[in-house]
Amino acid sequence: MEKISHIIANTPLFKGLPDNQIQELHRIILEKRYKKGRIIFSEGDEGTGFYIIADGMVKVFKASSEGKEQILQIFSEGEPFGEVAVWMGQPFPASAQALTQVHLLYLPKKSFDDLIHNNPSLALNIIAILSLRIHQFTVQVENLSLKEVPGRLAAYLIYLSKEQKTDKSVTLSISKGQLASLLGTIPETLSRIFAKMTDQNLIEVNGRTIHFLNYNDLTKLSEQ
Amino acid sequence: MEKISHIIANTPLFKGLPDNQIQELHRIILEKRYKKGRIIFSEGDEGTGFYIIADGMVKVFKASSEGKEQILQIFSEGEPFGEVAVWMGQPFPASAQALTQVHLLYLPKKSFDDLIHNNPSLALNIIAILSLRIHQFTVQVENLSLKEVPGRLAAYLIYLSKEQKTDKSVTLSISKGQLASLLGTIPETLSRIFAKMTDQNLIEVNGRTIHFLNYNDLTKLSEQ
DNA sequence: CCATTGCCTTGACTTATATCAAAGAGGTCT
DNA sequence: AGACCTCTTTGATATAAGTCAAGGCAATGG
Repeated sequence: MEKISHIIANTPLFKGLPDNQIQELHRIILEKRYKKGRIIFSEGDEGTGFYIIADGMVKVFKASSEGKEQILQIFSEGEPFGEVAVWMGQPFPASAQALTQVHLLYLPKKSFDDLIHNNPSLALNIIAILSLRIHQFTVQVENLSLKEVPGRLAAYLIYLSKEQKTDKSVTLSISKGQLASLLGTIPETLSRIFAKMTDQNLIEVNGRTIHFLNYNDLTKLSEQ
Repeated sequence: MEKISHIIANTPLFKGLPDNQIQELHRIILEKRYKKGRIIFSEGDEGTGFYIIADGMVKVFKASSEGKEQILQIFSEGEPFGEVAVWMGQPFPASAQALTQVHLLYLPKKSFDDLIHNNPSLALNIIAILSLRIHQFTVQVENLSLKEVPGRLAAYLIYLSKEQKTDKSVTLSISKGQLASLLGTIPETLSRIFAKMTDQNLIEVNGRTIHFLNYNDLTKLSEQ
């Protein structure tokens, strides 16, 4: 139980909120659990509330009529998602699906509206989160439009290496199929590019672990 | 002079601000003029202030090392740009260039910081603007990743037709070369696709005017 | 322990779009 | 009018990446 308060207090959205308000949130929040693969909400659904991940991973994605999908973001423990639509009173602009079994904290819109009226300082947290998202989107557009798939993959690996604070090897937290969708391509193509980069002695792939053999050239490739 | 106060008061960012504050802003603002083609700021520049367009058009774009560019947004009269970086104290994540001769209102970061401290209500305007941008980015990512160029062009034409409130014909406000960059392609390809869509009796192109011959099929194509 | 299932890889082929090169069209300035 | 821009179009060709089809590998469960 303490864990939940801890997650709430440490989610960027609520950081800095006084303790009694955190407890208040804890009382309001509904816990929801989804099995791997379950849809949490679909594009166009009305936003009646948003989610914070207590445990597991979720992807937010756009699907085309032909069945292809593009992952916009992947969220894991402690991160909020689905908030923008809720704040703006708009339907969700994308869909969300459980990538693993997930444990979510659900905050109904109305409760949140009450909260924000008593806490103007929350607005600054929100602005910070939105700004970060916008920055991420500019990077995603840049990658999709100006880089080829090898460049996108290299950029993603470099990003992981920074996140995991190592230039030796990284571990993917998602399947290669999901990674393909995140990078705007398909599994077959991604597989071939992993093979090519291995040929070129840039990396060595062992399941979900990727060893860097030439970090420098990988960086160059990522900047293409 | 009255025109400038009017622009300030009607820019979404400052909507609802009391009159005396608008006058205060008017005093703080610096007017800047750029010739067509001039760079207003470059990706990586420190954000010391942001801009509102009094007259003309500006594009915000990402450039690749190979010289290709992807337009993120196009702004015209009354719209603010370059704000996100300024609010967050980060360097600009993209570059801005004058598409026409432009007349800009420049608001130094410091003045804006003062303003926001006296006007917590401004935060709500900011949140609304950021949310809109995020929504636009999800659409752009979807278009780039899930649609082919004909679908993107069709979607853009439909978008224009809604903006211009007509299903008969629309007028491009930018050159076809710039449109290509906005749609994530190159002028040659765009030109060929205009030709193909003309062949298929979907549209008729006269310079920057596009007549719709089959709005229904165009809509279908845009949803691909 | 074999069978099923999900995930990943490989191969042959197709296709959308980029590249390179050149020419046409339309303004505008002198 | 002529010359000079810039923007646009057209053609020939190259290439990255998608599609379709099949096989392999590894983990899970009866």
